[in-house]
Amino acid sequence: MKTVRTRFAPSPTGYMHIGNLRTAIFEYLIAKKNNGQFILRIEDTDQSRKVEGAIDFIYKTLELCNFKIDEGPQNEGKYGPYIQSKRKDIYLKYALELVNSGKAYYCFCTEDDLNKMRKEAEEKKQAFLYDGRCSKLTQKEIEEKLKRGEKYVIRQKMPKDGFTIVNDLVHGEVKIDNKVLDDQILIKSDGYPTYNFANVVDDHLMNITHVIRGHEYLDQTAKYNLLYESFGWEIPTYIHVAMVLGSDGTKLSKRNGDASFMDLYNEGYLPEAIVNYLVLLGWSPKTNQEIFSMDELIKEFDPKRINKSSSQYDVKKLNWINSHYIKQMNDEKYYEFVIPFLEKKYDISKRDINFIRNLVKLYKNSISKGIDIIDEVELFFKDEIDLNSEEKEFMNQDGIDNTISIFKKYIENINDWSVENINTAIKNTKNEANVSGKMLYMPIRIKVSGQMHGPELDETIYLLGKDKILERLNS
RNA sequence: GGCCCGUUGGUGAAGUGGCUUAACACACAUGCCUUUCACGCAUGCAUUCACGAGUUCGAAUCUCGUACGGGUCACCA
Repeated sequence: MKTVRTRFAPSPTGYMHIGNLRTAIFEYLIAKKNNGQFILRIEDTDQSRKVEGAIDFIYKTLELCNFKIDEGPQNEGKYGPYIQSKRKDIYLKYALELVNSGKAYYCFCTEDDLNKMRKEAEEKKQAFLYDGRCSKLTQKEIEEKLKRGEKYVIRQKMPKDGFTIVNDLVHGEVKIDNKVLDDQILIKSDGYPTYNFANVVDDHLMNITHVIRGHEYLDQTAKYNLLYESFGWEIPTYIHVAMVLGSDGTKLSKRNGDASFMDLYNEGYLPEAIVNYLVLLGWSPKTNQEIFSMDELIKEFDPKRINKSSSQYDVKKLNWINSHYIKQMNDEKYYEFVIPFLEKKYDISKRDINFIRNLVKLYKNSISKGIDIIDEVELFFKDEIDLNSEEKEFMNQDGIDNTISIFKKYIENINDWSVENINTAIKNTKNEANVSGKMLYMPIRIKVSGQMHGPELDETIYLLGKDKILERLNS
């Protein structure tokens, strides 16, 4: 049996949204499930869209997601190069082979010619199809034009009738009428291949067995199959996956910031959580399991269970999965994860490391992503506390001032600053002020933290420190 | 406009002709726990699978039609 090989083939734009990543995940899982290889190929046949550093960016992203790239531009295997612009000469050879066998032809039409044809089609309200006029050129005419140095492209010659069957693992058989197939360009006038042509040639040359791609390519696949047939090559298994839509049900766009993997990562979503979430978007396992390690995914993934319809990206579920992964971390790992976010806003270089450790631990169960820590710990870093109207109203009730001043007295008397002694102070306040429950804890909480909600009061007071507490009790 | 794909709750979805009075999870609501929020726990949340016909003893599941949504029709990928 043939070794399973899949490929992730992005354009080097320096940006990866969630939909692209999900495709990569599916490709990776199919390869690894079958003990196969996962290949990275850079599709940069459009020279105008190249972005510097994009390849590093792609490697970084895949590395963060813990994907092992078996072959790619930075770790070439025996099918290189893995960057299409470096393979330029290969494609022309194959295109000419097709010309010789009558499956493709030179076309000398200029952009103006084409625009004219396109306009006519538009007026007739028809889909634009190149009329194939250059396929009628005689050998002599072609040679003369070539000799004169006229610019040309090479187009694939489509059959005029019949239909082409496309087999897709999730969609089944799709019949495409050959009449709607355009004599697509294989080689552009700058000598570079088009995406569609380079794709077919490279997938064959690199022995790719499974092609996973967006369902917007489904229509094009007939042309691919015709190409494979013309060459006498084996057609790969196709899997066309539906789109990932934004939370509003519309297409993800670059403007939609949270649709980008890097943006999510920078907000403190863990790559394994993102991968876990994305694999569940458009795919479901046989069981009810929702949290998957990479090894489990490799074991469980079955491409036949990929959904046909598109799905919406839902941050809330991502939050849930991410918080699950955060809770699972051990304290050391969690600390290292959360500190960079803390440092984005607060200068903690002069703070006691144990203070920071305990502080951050207090919130381990309540943050759903790294960046949440910033707002959560604010009360420990700001000097002034502002009360909102609800809090002020609470503090205006009878007896509150009395409770506070009694509490202050006990706090002042603490010599050994410990959680235990703080609790004793609270207990003493309860007895002396003769208040309990909410009327006891809430005034203290609001006075020392400026908030009605927060983590354990004793821990909070302990971490704030005696000086800070007294300062706030006095204000 | 032609062609292609899709349509189960707010979201992800299970379901492949009778074990479905449609799983499970997120979200939401309520209750319990708790000094508060969160965590955790418990309960509730689609009389119905876009709609209409048909096939069948029986349909979310099969067929056809309609509607709606998306995709595609580049010397972009």
